[in-house]
This record gives sequence, C-alpha cells and structure tokens, in this order.
Amino acid sequence: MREPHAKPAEPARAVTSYDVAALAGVSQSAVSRALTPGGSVSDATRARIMAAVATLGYRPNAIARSLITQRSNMIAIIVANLDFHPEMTAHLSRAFAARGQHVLLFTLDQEAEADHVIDQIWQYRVDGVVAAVTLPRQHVALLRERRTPLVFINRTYPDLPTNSVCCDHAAGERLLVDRLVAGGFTRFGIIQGPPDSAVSSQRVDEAVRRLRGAGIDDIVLERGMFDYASGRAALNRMATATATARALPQAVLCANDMMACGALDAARHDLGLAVPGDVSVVGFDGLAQASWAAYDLVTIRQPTRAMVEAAVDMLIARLDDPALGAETRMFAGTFVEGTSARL
Amino acid sequence: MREPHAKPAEPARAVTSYDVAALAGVSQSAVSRALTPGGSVSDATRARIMAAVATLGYRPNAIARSLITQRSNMIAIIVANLDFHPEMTAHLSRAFAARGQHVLLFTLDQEAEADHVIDQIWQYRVDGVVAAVTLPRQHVALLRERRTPLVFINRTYPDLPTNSVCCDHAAGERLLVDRLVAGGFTRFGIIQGPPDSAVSSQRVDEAVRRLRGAGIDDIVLERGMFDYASGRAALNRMATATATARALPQAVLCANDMMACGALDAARHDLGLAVPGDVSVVGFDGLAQASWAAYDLVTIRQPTRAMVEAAVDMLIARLDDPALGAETRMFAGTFVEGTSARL
DNA sequence: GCTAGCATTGCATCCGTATGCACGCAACGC
DNA sequence: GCGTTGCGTGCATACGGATGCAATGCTAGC
Repeated sequence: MREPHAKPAEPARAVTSYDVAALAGVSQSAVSRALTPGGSVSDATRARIMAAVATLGYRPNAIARSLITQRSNMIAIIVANLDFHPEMTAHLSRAFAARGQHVLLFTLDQEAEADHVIDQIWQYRVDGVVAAVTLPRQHVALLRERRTPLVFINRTYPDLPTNSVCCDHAAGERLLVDRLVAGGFTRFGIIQGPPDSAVSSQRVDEAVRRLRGAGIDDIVLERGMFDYASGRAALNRMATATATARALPQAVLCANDMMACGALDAARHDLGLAVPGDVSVVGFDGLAQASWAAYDLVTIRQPTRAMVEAAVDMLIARLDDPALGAETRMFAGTFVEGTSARL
Repeated sequence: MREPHAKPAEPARAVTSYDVAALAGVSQSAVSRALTPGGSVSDATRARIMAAVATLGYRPNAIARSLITQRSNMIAIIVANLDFHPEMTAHLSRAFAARGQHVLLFTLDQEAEADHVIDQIWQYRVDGVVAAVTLPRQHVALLRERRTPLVFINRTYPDLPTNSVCCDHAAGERLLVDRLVAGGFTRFGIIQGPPDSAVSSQRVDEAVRRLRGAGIDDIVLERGMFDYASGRAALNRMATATATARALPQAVLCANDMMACGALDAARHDLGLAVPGDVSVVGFDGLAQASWAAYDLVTIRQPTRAMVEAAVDMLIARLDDPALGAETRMFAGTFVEGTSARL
C-alpha cells in the first residue's frame, strides 16, 4: 500500500530562512531583515529575497522567533463553562487576531483547576492573560512576578492591584430592583448562582440590600448553578416551599439570564402560571436567547462588545508598556424592556 | 514613582535549566533528563534536581522545547461563528487538554478569511488542526504537504483524502421527514441555511429528495443565515408569500435548531398561530435551547460529545503515526421527541 | 584626491532545551 | 586480574530566526 504522494520520499523538512538565503544568494540575516518591518535592506535585495520566499513558500517559524525575541505573540484566555457568554470567547479571539496576537484557549470545568492551567500558561511564555474566571490569589501574584500582564473580566480583587474590565453588577441590579419596587411588588424571590461565583454574589447582595433599603423583607432565596435546568428547578422549589407558608413571590430576580429562562419556563410550563400575570421574572446579562420572543426577558444587558474591546486594549497597552499601573474599567449595563415582568 | 516590588531591580529574567543545574550542582543536560520521562538519571541526582526545581520554581520553556523536539503540543482549532455549537469548542478544548495538547483558537467571521488563518497556523507549527469550517481545497492540500494532520468536523471532501467526523445529516433528515410524512402532512416548508454551508445543503437536499420520493411536491423554500432572527424572518416571509396563493405549510423543516426556534416564535408570536396545532416546526442539531420548555423542539440531536472525542482521537492517532490513511467516521443523530410538531 | 558619513551586508552569537556521543565507573563473569 | 556490560553524567551541538558589530562599498563634501 504505497502512499500516493507526488514526491515520494520527500523528507518533509520545513523551509527555513537559510533555504531562502541560499536561493536568493544572500545571508540568512538578510532574509530575516527583509521580513522585518524596520530591517535595513536594499530594494533590489529585498525583491530577490521576496521572490525566493514566494518560490519556496517560506513562512518564518514563530516558535523560533519567539525564543529569540522573548515574545510569543500568544495570549492565554481562561474561561469557565457556565456563567459566561460563549460569544465573548469569539469576540476576544477576533479582537486579538486583529491585533496580531494569537489565542491559547484554556477551558476550565471547575474554577479550581486553575492550578494546572497557570503552569501551562507559564510554560508557553504567553505575552498576556485574559481571565474570565477567578484565579487563586497566589496565581495572580505569580503572574505579577513574572511580569505577565493579566486582565480580568468581571472580577476584581479589592486588595490586589489587578486590571479588570467589569460590568457594574450592583448598579444594574439597582435598576431592576427599583423598577420592580416602583411597580408595587412587595414579595420577592431571588435565584442566586453558584456559591463561589463572585458575579452572582455581587448581583444578589446588592439586590437584597436595595430591597431591604426599600423596606422590603419578604425575600425568598434559592440557589442555582447559572444554567437553565437549575433555574427551572429553583423556581419549582420556591413554589413548593412557599405554597404552604405563604404565596409565591410576585417577582423573581435571577442572577443571570440562563436561570431566568429556566425560571420562566417553570412558572409557565411546570406551575401553569402566567408570566408576567401571576409572577414577574427578570434576569441579568442580556443573552441573545433572553430576547427571543418566547422569553422576552426584562434584564440588564452587559455591553460585551465594548467590554471585550476594553479588555483587549488594556492588555495590549500593558504589553507595550509593562510599567502601566493597575486599572479597572467599569461598564454600565443597560436596562432591557421586555414582557417577562409587569412593570 | 518607584515600583513597589519586594525585589526592586530584579531583571525578571526567567529561570532556566542552567539555573537549576547550577543550584543542584549538575549539568544542564542532567536537568533536562530529570524532567523527561525516559531520562537516564540516578535517583539521588533526580532528587537533588527536583529540589532545585522546586526552590526556583522552574518550569521548562515550552517554546524552546518545541524548537528542538519539532512538536509544539499545540492544536489549531478553526471555528466559524454561526452554524456551530459553542459548546463544541469547549469540549474540544477540554478533550485536548486531557491529552496534553494545547489549543490555539482561530475564529472566523467569514469562512473566506481562511487564507490568513492557514498562514498563522503554519507559522506556529501546530501539531494538528481541527476545522469546523470548510477550507479551500488548496489549503487542505497544503496541510497535507506539510504533514500536518487535519480533521474536519461535519465536512467532507469527496475527492480529497481527508479525515472527517460527521453527523449523518441525510439520515437524520430522513428520520424527520418520514415521521412527518407518516403523520399525514402534505404541504411542507423548508428553511435552509446560508448558500455556502455544506451542512445546510446536505440536510435540505435530502429532505427535498425524501419528500419528493414520498410523492410530495408542495414544498416552499426560504433561506436563513442559521441564526434565530433569520429563521423568524424566513417563516414570516413564508406566511406572506403563501397567504395569497395557498395556505401556509403544515410542517416546516429548518436546517438547524436556531432557525427553528426563530420560526416557532414567528408562528406563535408574529402570526398568532398555534404550534403544533396550526403548524409543526422541526429543527436539527439538538441544541440545549431547543429542549427548553418554551420550544421543546422535535429535532435530531448530533452526538457532539462523541463526535468531539472521535475527532480528538483521530487527530492524536495521526500525530503518533502520520502514515495513517484518511478516515471518515459517521455518527447517527438521534430523534428527539418534542411538542413542536404534531406527530 | 581624500575622507567622513551613510546604507548594506555578512559574521557570529544568542535564545533555552533536547539529545547523540564519549567517557568514567562499578559490577559482573570468566 | 581483565574484558565486558551498562548505567550515569557531561560535553557539544542542533533547532530557526533576530540582532550587535564590523566590514564593505558608495556618495558627497572639501
């Protein structure tokens, strides 16, 4: 069974700058200079070299280049499963690509796996890191020591000098609560996210504080895992728990849209309630699905596009000037009208 | 403005194997061998070296290692925006991580950008490529020449020897059509995907063929872009177009779930129709959202988990043995019952 | 005509790790 | 006691491109 290759026993050795140099009749350094923007080469030589490059199909070896320049042109992106807009990864990827950076993707099941990941990241000598997960403090410190710029998305470390791009969850939550309170609701339910999620606690804590501030104490709490199924289950639990003692909450605040969709479906399909007639449901994030007609959620939309751009800008700036200090850029979420709440 | 570092003027030079060697009182090669599984080192020496490694926090430089071993331990993953399960990227990432490979992510807006991407991929000397987009034939050929293993997901090149992991779209579509035909429907609508999508045409072509085979000619075609909004618009167009001439189709086959959700919402919320009372809607993919109670779509679920595993296995096998021939592994989709169609 | 000045170019070296080779040494068999 | 393994170790080199330095050639200025 012979391999049907045109050139049978070609060793498949990659074309190097030496090959190009030989063909163009110049030295290897000339080739390198011809391909470097600031390189000092005569037009004639450059032309000969470029011709050779085209003939051989030469592409510089980024690995070798990284070794000598000490820049890999790679950015590590760390994301977790839930709790995150999948589109954000895509945006990040494109934004970095547009700036000549490549993306090394790390997907965590549990935020706890971070240990292993930080090792890999360091081994590959990435130029920078974008994290949409919470990293252990010592890892943040480690990256600082290594002089590897790090930008968080939607996380802050109050006592560490870190760079962050955040949506103002508290402010967004206040918008929601105020509208609902103004609507005359007095009995509230809250479906919070995973216990270790900073995003969830920021949102939920502020909601509770604001409700209490408005003199409202009738608040039922349930917990979900940021996904549809757990949101649905949470509202069902809420109904079971309250059925005997008191009536179901009039309005349910969910820590994210995914759970809000689940809660809304629980109300309509599991409990046979009308939304927003019998119960109002609001979310947070501004997911695409939340705006689908079947849900039409009242929610707070995070400006993901702008946040991604900001994160990328921030990181790139720190690649060019590592001395830049810590910075946090806060983005306001926008209130999204919908028919999932009686306002 | 002094930097508030513990060690003020530390040059931030990375720890190398020479540093470890010096501390352990051995040669650099001993360090390298101590860290290589098959390395020939005495237990005593290894212990001293590992102690030094721990003290200095040494991690081998993967870039330098790649240069010498000619393996980068990086896999390029090329995905497009639409038409793709976002979770698949996450699955791929984790599956490769579990096998010690790192993922270099490339996200394409248009499948046409592939030109640029293939260049980047080659420059980074990735060990392999997984593509969930259609690549130009010359790029496929190029990767073959470079001996870079390539596995496609849901694409095939009938006349090129390529590796693929595919869902059997035609078979899945037949399951749908047969059930609908058995249900007595005679007037059909089909919402197809983008014109350049192979996945869409495989599904739609088979649907049309099967319907014709069953003696059904009353088929209205509309086109969407694989996203929710275009699916919704497509069904509305279908209603407008058919309102005068003939009645709306009794059943609408959508080329993917996302559009099916849009179509379903169009029927219920834009046209005031009952689903499945007035019209049945079916999709394809088995998206998470499709199973949400508000939609509860009849669809074909692609075994994404298994497909990803297969793709990863296939690629890894080809890293170890580049001589392996082209292979296509076909996966059957499973019929998902739901309430979006009257069956 | 001579030299300063600039643009090109090549040489040599470096980045950090892996590995072929040779050498030293201890154990072993005869 | 000596040759033969075989293990453990260090030396030297290779991977492929970037870059400081010196050498070259050329032009301009006097």
